[in-house]
Amino acid sequence: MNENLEILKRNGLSVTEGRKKILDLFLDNEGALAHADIEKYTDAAFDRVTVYRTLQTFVDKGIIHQIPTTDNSILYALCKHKCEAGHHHDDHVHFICNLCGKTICLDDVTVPAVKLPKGFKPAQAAMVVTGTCSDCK
Amino acid sequence: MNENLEILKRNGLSVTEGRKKILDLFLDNEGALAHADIEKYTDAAFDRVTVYRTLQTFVDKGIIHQIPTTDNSILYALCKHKCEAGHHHDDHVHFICNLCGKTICLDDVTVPAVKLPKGFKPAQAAMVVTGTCSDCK
DNA sequence: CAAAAACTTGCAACATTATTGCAAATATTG
DNA sequence: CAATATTTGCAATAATGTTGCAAGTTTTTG
Repeated sequence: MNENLEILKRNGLSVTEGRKKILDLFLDNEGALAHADIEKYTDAAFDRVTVYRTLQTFVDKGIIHQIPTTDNSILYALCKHKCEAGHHHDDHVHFICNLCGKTICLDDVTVPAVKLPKGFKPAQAAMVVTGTCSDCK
Repeated sequence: MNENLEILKRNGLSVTEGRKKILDLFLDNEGALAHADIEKYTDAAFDRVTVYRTLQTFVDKGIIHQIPTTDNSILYALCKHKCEAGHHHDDHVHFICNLCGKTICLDDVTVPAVKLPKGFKPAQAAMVVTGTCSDCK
């Protein structure tokens, strides 16, 4: 069984062309993708609205997660460690390369715990590191 | 001398109503502000375009910094530790409260260094923690 | 302190990005 | 394979961001 198919079924989603195709993009791509990337790669085979809705569905199901950025865009990346809906194990560091522009999930680098001031209770932590990636060094 | 005036002069910026007002918003506000917040608080006294340009100018001068988010918006916050243009000391942790929605700069909590895989060279690191803030606990 | 120079603002137009309702098409269920 | 449920694409609309330019302000300078 194809991996995309398996993921869709596991999450109780209808199997459609669009979902398979978009999921393949993530599976084939080491880095993270923005909405615009997906439209570009799928060559406008699907309506913009479909892409929005598909991404939202995947986030809801925990198939992909969002990566915070400062440039007014959202990056999406596959959750490698089989997340459940609403309960992401999205605790790894994200790396954005200043040279090639790719965003990479460093799945093996865990976001370190920080000591917060009195009264603050952490629920989740995200970390984005910029610099030069191993391909561009 | 008012603090807003002092900041503008120190950065070699013309002193205008808009800049003083927007800077005051940041000075009066513990948390971070989005473009939309500023339009709301200034009660449309200034054109949208002016707000965009003012924020951009402040970022360029290092007066405010951007905070990464996953919701397709940019948050801005004052740089407490007098940043120079293009050289931010923006190495503190940001906290977003799930209850009141505020974003707070934890100026005293430094982003910890992480060990990256071979070949990755870090330049800057950002960290966003979500949870419950000291007011909402 | 007034005129010149430099800079900032607002407007208008435009571009991009995101959201919603609904009918048609597709997928799943039994 | 028909009935049901879900998904898609289209159209319309909204929200967000950008640019050029003339008019208005601020700063500089003599």
